[in-house]
Amino acid sequence: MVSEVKAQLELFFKNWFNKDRKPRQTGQKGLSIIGQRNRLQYIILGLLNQRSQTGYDLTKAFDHEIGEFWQAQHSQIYPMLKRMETDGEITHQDAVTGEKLAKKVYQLTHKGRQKLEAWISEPSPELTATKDEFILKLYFIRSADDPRIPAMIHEQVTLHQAQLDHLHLRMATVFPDQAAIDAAYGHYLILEHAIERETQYLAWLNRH
Amino acid sequence: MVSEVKAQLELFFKNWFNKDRKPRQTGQKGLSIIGQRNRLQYIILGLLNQRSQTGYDLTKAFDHEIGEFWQAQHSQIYPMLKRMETDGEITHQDAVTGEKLAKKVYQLTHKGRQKLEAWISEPSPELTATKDEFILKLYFIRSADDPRIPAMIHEQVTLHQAQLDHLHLRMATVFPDQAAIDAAYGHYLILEHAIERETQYLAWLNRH
DNA sequence: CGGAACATGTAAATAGTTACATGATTAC
DNA sequence: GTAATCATGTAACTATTTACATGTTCCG
Repeated sequence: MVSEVKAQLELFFKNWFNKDRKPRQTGQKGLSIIGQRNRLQYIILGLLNQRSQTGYDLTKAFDHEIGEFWQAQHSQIYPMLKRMETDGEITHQDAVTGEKLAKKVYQLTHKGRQKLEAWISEPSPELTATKDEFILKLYFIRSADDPRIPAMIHEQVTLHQAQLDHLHLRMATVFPDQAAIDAAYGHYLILEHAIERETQYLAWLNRH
Repeated sequence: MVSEVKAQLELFFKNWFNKDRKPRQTGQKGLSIIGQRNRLQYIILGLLNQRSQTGYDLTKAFDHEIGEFWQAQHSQIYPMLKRMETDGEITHQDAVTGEKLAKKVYQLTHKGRQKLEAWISEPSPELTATKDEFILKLYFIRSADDPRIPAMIHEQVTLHQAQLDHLHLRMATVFPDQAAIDAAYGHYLILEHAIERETQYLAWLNRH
């Protein structure tokens, strides 16, 4: 019975799942060009579409704005910017802060904007696994009355409560009124979503 | 934001946080030995602690049992098993299915079991970002009345409803009574958690 | 006898993390 | 003047994915 539904699901997703996978070039001299999905480039495109900014600014965005839903370090971002500029999706202007602190302000090209729109318009049929180390540890503790469980739960409550407090504070700060919400609706949505997710997580924790 | 909370928590978990990170060997001939966390090995230890099994069995476990919270392909698992055996954390017996289909049944060593217990007992202070491509796309659509939104939401409702149905079915199948729950409490917990997570996600989707 | 599932590996690439490195500016 | 933050990069590694590769067993 389980396998039936699983088969159903696989049928449902299969069309999307192997979607824009590039076929490996066999034979000949050229090395095979395959690829993981490289979602980072699209996220960078999306961020640059909101406003032109530097690699440093982008790095911060992965902490503040969208850190709940994607993360990247500057050591991944700078090379990616270079690559995207080579590919003609973005360009940059040199700017200077103060007397001589050089920085590069990146912006979308027409090609980049098209690529972003294409990405947004294509389906998102992937349920990415949420890598949750704590949940896995619980899973490996088979017994319901293992003496370690209370302390582990309590640690997670502290962690997620801190996170939730932080999110609430940000919501109140960034979106004090309807006008602010309308001005950055996408940001509002993901913040709301993050808050509800943490709230549910905490409720579940507190029940155990 | 995640890093802000992490900074807070580093105060609490200072001793643990950078725990078993090997210092880079500077100078001399030796190449530097650093490392990411390698959680996969712990998960394999946890799975093998439940019962001895083959790499193939482990691969399936990442689909069925714990796929919501971690994923790994067989091409990652087989080399890891080899490495863990070299490290003395697991051993294997050769077995044969039918006439000559060779397989390797892995099991924990004492060292492996100790390593597993140590991992479970140490804190889990990391809030891993949930990589959600759909949420990011919503974020990049700044306008609340972009014409693409309804179809995007509908697609996600279909996706998450299918997932939720599947989880409910698995819950009913695997845990028909309290005895079954007691026998695999950890499994019950993570299934319950996954169901609640999907339920909340769907509720949020349906509100928009 | 044919296709799905069992079973195990390697090859080749990309993705992502941690550390190394350097220098300028701002705010106290 | 000093510490935090601004700003950009590279080096070296580990993690993860996709594809290549092969053979067996079970079930209908």
